[in-house]
Amino acid sequence: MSKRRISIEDIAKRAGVSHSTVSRALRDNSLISPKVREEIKQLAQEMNYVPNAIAQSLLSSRTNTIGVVVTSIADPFYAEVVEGIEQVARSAGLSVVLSASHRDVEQEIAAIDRFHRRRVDGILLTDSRISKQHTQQLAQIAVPTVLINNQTKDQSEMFYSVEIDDHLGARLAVEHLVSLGHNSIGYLGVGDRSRSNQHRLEGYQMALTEANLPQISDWVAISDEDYARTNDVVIGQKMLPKLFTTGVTGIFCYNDMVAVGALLACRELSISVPQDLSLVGFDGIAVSGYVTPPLTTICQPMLKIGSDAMQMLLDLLEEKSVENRVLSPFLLKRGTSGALRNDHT
Amino acid sequence: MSKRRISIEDIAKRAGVSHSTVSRALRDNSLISPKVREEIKQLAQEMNYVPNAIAQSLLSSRTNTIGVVVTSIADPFYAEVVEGIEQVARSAGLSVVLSASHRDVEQEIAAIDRFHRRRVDGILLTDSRISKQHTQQLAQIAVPTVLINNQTKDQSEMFYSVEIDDHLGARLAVEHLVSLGHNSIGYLGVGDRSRSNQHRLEGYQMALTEANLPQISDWVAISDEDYARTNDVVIGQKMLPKLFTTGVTGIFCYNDMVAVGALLACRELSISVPQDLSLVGFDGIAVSGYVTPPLTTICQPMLKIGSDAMQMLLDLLEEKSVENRVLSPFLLKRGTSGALRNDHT
DNA sequence: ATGAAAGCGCTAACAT
DNA sequence: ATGTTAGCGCTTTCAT
Repeated sequence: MSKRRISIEDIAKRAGVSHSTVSRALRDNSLISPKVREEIKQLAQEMNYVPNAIAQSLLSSRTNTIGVVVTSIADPFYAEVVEGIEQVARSAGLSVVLSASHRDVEQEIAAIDRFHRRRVDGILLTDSRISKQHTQQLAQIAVPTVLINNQTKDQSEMFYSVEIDDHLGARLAVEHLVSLGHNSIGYLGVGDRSRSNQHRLEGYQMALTEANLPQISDWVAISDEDYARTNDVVIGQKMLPKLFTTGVTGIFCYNDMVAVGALLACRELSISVPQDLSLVGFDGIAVSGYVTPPLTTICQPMLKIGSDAMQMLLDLLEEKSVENRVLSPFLLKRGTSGALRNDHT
Repeated sequence: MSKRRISIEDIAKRAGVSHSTVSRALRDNSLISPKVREEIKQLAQEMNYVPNAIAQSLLSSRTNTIGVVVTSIADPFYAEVVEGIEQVARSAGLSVVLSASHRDVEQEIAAIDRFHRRRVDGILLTDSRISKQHTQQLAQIAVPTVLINNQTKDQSEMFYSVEIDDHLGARLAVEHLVSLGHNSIGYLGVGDRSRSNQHRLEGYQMALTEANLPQISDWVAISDEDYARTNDVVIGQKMLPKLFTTGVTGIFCYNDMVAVGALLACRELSISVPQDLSLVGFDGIAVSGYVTPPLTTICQPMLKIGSDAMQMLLDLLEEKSVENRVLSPFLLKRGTSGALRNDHT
C-alpha cells in the first residue's frame, strides 16, 4: 500500500507542463488547447490519477458530504427514510455519513460534533432529542440542518423540519376503529418518544372526544422507562395482556413494532384478531404486511420523508428559501381490524 | 450562515501568539507552558472553535473515514451488519460513509470511486459483484478493503474477506429437515445472487447425497431474471405454488424473505405449515420471528459479521496481519418445520 | 517555550 | 494558452 497517491504535480512533471495546466485540463477549462487537454487526460488515466477531494474541499470549503443521524441503523423505519435520503443525495453528488444515536442526546451531540469537524455541508437529524440548551451550542455552527420527525417539544424555530402529522395519523386510526363499531378503544404507547407519542395520544383523545366516546384512563397504557431500552415488539408483548383485561375491543398502537408485539401476545393468549380485538399500527414498515393477519396500519411515506428532507437540504445549500413540511399519513386497512362482534360484552 | 469558520489563526490573533502555539496548545503539546495552554483552550472554547478535520486530513493523509457499500440500506440483513460496522468504527473514532449499490456493478464501482476521491482510509464491500477486470482497476488504489459475503466467484486473493459458511448453513437446514423424517426436500433459490445461492444449492445437494436421498431437478426452483428486481418476498410467493406441486414436504429457502413469501403463499393456498409443508429460511433477520408460525431458520451472526469485518479493517490500518474469516451459521428451530406426517402421500 | 516557514493537493487570480 | 504565486487550515520541522 503506497502512501502517496498520484497528484496533479506528478502528472505535470511527466507532461512537462505546470501543475495548473494539468488542473485546468482536467477541469475542461476552455483556455487549454484541445490537444494538450486530451494528452493530459490520457496521461492522468494511465497514471491512475484520482483527484483528491480533501484538497478540493479545503479550498472550496465544500465537502459534498452530509451527515445523517438515526436512532439505529437497523431500525426498519429509518432505514427506509435513509434510503430516500441517499437516493437524492447521491444524484446530487453528495455522500452520506451515517451515525447512530440510540436515542441518546449525548451520542446525538457527539455525532453532530463529528460532522462539524468533518465540515459536512448539511445535517439531517432523525428523531432528534436535542433540547434548547444544546441548540444554542449548535446554533453558531451554521450548517443547514433539517430535522426529521423531531422529538423535542420546545423549539424548531432554529432548524427546518419535515414531519409526519401524528395527530392526523392517530385520528385516522381511531376513526377507523370507530367506523367498525368499536367504542372501547385503547392506546398502547411508549414512554421514551416524547413528542410523537404525545401527539399520537392527543390525536387519539381528540378523535374519541369527537366521536362522543368515553375516555378511561385504564385504556391508555404507556410503557414505563424500564422498557425504554428493550425493543418495541417486547413492549407490545408485555403491555397487551393487562390492557386487554380492561375490556377494550380495539387498540391503536404507537407503531407497527409495538402492534406486532401486541399481536404476538394475542396469539399467546388465544385472543383472536380481529374477532376478539382489533389492532391498528403506525408506520407501514414492510414487516407489517408479513404478520398474520397483516396489520392494519397508518402508513408514513418513509421514502418521501427522506427524499423531501434531503431535497430541502439541497435547496438550503443553494440558498433557496424553504418551508417546513408536514406530511400526511394514510390508513392501510388490512387484517387486524374488523367489525365489533355483536356478542361482545 | 457565515461562510468562514473560526480558525486556529483567529484564536492566535486574539491570544497574541502565533498560530503554531495555538495548534500545540490545543493538541496538548508538552512544550507549551501549562498556563497559556489553558488560556488558549479557554479562548478556543469561547470562540466556538471547531477543528477542521479536512485540513488535518490533507496533512496527515488520514481521513478517519471508511466507506461502506451495501446493496440497499433498507435491507434488514445488511442494516444489521452495518449496525455492527458502525459500532466498532465509531469507538475507533472513524466515521462511516454509506452508499447503496442495488446489486449493480456499475453503481458499486461508482461508489468505490467516490470513496477513493474522498480518500477514505478503508472500504467495506457487502455482497460485492466486482469481477476480475474491475479488480485490476481497483488494485492500484491501495486502500485496505474487506469484502463481506462477496458474491463473485473468481477472486478474493486481492482483498480480505469475512464470509458466512453457506455450505454449512445449507447442510444444517437440510439435515434438520431430514432429521424430521422428510425425504422429498426442495430448494427455493434466487437467480441474481451468484455465489451465495450457488453455495447454498451445493450444500443442499451435498446434504441430500449424504443422506442418501433422491435429487429431483424439479425440486430445485431458482427464480429467473424476471424476478431479479422484485423483492425476495415476492419471489417466494410466486415460486412456491409450482414447487409445492412437485410433492416436496420440506423446502429450504435461499433466505428469510423468500421463506416469508413462501409462507404467505402457503396461507393463500391453505397449505398448513408445518403440517403439510416444512419451511426453513436463512439469515435470522428480526422479521423471521414475527411471522406465523415463526420461521425455522439458519442464523447468520449479522452484528458479528459487521464488527469482525470492521475490526479486520482496523487491524489492516495498523498494518497488522489479518486472516480471512469464515463464520458459522447455526440452526434456530422454530415453528415452520415439523415432523413429516405419516399420512402424507 | 515560542515563532517562522514549509508543505499537504488543489484552484484561481495574476502575470506573461 | 500557459506558468507563477498565493492560499484554504492545519501540523511540524527548524530556528531562536
